[in-house]
Amino acid sequence: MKRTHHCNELRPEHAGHTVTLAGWVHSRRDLGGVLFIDIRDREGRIQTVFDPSDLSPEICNSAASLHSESVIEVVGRVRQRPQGTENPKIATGQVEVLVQGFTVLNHADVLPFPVDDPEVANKVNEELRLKHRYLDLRRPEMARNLRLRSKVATATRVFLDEQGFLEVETPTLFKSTPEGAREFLVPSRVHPGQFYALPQSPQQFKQILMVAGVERYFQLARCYRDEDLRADRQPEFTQVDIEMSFIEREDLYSLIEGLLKRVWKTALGIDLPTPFKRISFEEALNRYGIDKPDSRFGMELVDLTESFRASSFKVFSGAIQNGGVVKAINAKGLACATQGQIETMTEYAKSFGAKGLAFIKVEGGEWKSPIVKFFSDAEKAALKSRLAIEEGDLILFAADQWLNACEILGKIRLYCADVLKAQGKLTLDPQRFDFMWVIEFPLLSFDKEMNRWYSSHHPFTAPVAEDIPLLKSDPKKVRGQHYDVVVNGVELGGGSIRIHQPAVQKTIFEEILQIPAEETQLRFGYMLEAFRYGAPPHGGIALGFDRMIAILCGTTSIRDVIAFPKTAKGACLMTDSPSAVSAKQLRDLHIEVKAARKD
RNA sequence: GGGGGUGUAGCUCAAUUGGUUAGAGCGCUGCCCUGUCACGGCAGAGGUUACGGGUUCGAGCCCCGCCACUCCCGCCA
Repeated sequence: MKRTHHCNELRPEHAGHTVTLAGWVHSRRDLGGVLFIDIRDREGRIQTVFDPSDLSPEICNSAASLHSESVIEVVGRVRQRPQGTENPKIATGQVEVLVQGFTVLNHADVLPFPVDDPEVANKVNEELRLKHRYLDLRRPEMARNLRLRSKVATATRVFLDEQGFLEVETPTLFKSTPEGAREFLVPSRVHPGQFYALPQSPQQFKQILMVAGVERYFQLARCYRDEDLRADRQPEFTQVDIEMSFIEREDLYSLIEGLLKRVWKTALGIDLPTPFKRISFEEALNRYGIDKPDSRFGMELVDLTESFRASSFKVFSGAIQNGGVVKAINAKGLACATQGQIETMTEYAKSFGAKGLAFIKVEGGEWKSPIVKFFSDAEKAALKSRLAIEEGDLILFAADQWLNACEILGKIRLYCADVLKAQGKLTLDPQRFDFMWVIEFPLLSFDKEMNRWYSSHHPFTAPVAEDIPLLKSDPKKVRGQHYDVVVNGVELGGGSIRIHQPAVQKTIFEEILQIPAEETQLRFGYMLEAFRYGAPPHGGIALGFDRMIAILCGTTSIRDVIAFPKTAKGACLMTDSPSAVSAKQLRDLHIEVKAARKD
């Protein structure tokens, strides 16, 4: 059984050749006498012809009774199709294979859902697709995603190899480090009552590799986080994990720009313009209300604090007196927003602790709003010019502390864009990719409930050098050497220059983050020790590989680019995991289960 | 943990808003058909309306519970 050609290979120049093809029955057209079977493999498909005048009735009957997706092998002669019967829709449409011999390699039962019709298959319930993932993956769209993922992985490896990087594997049986995401634990049989944890990322190992003198490390690393899932979050996912020694931020920006340029060229044939634009965390919040801006459309936030500082509208002037700001966005053409849509936006505002959402609908030449009667003429004039107000606009306000006001409008801005998209008033070019670096994040954030500082990124992020003196005096002013790469409102990756001096690291752990010395020693002692023996300055980044592939494939769900993804509750519907284990397995692991068995 | 959506034939969806025997297209089965490619024609089978309760003369539809999938918030250093 040896194929001579794949199913997308034959062209008119092959006419006269005798070929052997193998693949799946894509579709069957039985005209009573002559019978056509389109045979498909991963490369494409081709029409085969069963002519009863030169085949036995047994062969014809056997072929006629095949279900879709049966696996067959066909031997036949390639010939040009008769004039007028060419099929321009498929690449092999000029030719067909006149069957001389045929073998059923495997019969297929009737399928649970169609795989040959893209229009229907696209709408099939995802639950069913996941249960029969092997069928789902046969669909051309899914096969294309898998192939593109593989090509991008290879391009990534080739590019980083060219740049002198070593691919180093790090353990997936790691130590529990309770900061950050919840971990998956793995009980140790040999050490009763002790556990490994699956890594949230290879962060600590990659830094140790820098101490080990690797200088340039990368890995397509599997990472695990036991948090609730989303369309763009799976419990296990893949990062392009990178770390380099003797670099500054600029070195990393150009490396990643080069990598993404290569990837986009390989996958889509697109030449990304570089360098990417850069925007500070503060500017991102000020203009877009979010630290991962989608800059493909406007509707930017406008600061109106000075215009309303002395307003008689107390909701605004009061917020300003409390140290807050007044900001607004102009949702162009959305004055037609329904009561329900305004309600949804108000709920967003309330979820950030706002009391309500002030708005103005500009309709029929007037400003329809419960609040506009409180505005002076000067205030109205300021609004009109600052927000470029025109007929049909919807103006939305937030008056709150700076971060809150920005985030409320950031959320609403994205919601308005979705509404405008649904109404056909906003169209985004699917070939457009707005990359940017978001930089100058605050190193620390304050947790009001716990009354202490925590790392915005992670505790190994180096402060911007000139801000180090502020660490103890004014922590919130300290900027971290952290950077995120963002495209079209998606956080594609993030990283930082790391702290490489053990003294600074110890200060961060113990004095700023208030982790007791003994605990620091237990959790990170090996790192602090490693850093005592000559740690080079270093930094790195991790790119969400699944997210990147999803963007390249034009899908919003990373499940579409992972061969065997899990559901929102972390289940694999094909293998039915997670599942119960035997009493003996539990005994070996020294584990007693208290939860009631589910089934 | 919270909120929204979905669940009706193998698949995709209807069912005049509580009213007779739950329909259609595709798929499937049988028959016919020698140039189709969404082949065509005729006939047929196929339903615990996710599941469990309740209200009602009567429930796919209303109420309560529950399960699964999905989207979002929280969470994701």
